[in-house]
Amino acid sequence: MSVIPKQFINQAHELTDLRGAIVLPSGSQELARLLCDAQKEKKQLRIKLGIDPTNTDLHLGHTVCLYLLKKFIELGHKPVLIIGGFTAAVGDPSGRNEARPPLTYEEVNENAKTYLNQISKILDLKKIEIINNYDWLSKLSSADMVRLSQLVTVNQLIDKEAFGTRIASGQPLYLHEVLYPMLQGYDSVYVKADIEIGGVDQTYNVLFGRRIQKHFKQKEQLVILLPLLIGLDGTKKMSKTFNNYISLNDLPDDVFGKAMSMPDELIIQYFNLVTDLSAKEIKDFENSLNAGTNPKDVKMALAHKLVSSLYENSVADKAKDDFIKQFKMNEIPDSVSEFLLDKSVKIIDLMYMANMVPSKSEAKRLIEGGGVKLQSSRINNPNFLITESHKNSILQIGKRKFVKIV
RNA sequence: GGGCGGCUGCCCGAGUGGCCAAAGGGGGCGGGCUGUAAACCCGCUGACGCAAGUCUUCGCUGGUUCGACCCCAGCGCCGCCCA
Repeated sequence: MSVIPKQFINQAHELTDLRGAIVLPSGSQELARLLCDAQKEKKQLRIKLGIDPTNTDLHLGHTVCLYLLKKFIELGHKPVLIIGGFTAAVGDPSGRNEARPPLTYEEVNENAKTYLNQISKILDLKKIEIINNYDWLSKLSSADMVRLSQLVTVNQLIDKEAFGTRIASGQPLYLHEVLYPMLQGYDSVYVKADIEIGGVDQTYNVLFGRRIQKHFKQKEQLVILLPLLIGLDGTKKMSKTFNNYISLNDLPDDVFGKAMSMPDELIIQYFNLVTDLSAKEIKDFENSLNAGTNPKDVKMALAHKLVSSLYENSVADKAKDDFIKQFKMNEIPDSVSEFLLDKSVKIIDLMYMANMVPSKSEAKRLIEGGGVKLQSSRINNPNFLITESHKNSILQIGKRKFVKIV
């Protein structure tokens, strides 16, 4: 084996090691070689990423892989985005201790549209190949399926932790769930992937692609496993169920505000995983933190970056201004949602009607707990009447919720 | 198929006839302090109602009782043991 030029070693290192990613089978030097060979042969590497459109709302945690793809695009390679039109309906059993309720193909298609829409905020869709695995997986014959199944032993499947646990605990494990890794592994063959990227929770599935490629006498893909993004609470992975996420659909001020609320320890990780800054730029931030810069200022840079990647740069500037106004100077942000007042109502009713609280009881609690202000003065009476005279006033609930009465 | 144990609010978990919307903890929310961080302190944490109070909630369905989360019966699910 020839020596790999330093340039490629560095590229591979920045792509994977700095992100905390794992490269299988044997580490980032393997990737360096692949990058080097590709350049020698003037060939674009095909980088597979499979996504299953199982819901409608993406959050930052889902973008970790997208940012890596972006880096590969910069290096001139070809991301192949596989929409799991078929596999989503099957349901990935990874990390689940119960079967996923099945989705219809119609639901999956609907979701897929919103996914692409959101993904386009981060990646230029024109630079990637987008295909739907329904197109080929739905055409496999039962003979094909049986032949593919011959690559899998039940023993191997039971080895997989999620399956083993379910079997051991007497939870139902359906046959179709077991087929999932096989189907998505076949995708790798179909798209001739050189590399597949996925979250560490996808380890089993992604490695399965190698096995199937081998069977089809294809060069086995290199596997890059990215760490899961820790959520805003600083402890659990980002997820809707833990309510520690930033949605790609969040409003600019919310993205900024939520980002500012994350623990300091997360800052660098976020730069690494969910921004497209260069390794050098990130290193500069890290050095500056170590040198004693107030983490708040670095976090602001991060928050700004996150907003600007989802919206225009000017929007991010404004989100930052709003934030500073709101929390430094204790002023009210410029852009707040409005509530149309057509007759006098009690404040708790207004809060409920404006969807700021889930129930009137909650509104009452908030008021009694001192969390509600009208034009900056605290309201203590849940029965306070909002009338015509309050038009153009700002109602504030907690630190971050505002409504303008119009 | 048999025996035993369990199923309580977002989660864990106490309760074992009225004083139970249900202890305690976690989480969450609000307030204070701050950098909307961490740490710490305080408050709140089923719904409706101005309130008195009413309604829903302790696996499900019926029953006993003036009254049940608590007693009885049947069912369902989970765990351990036996076949």
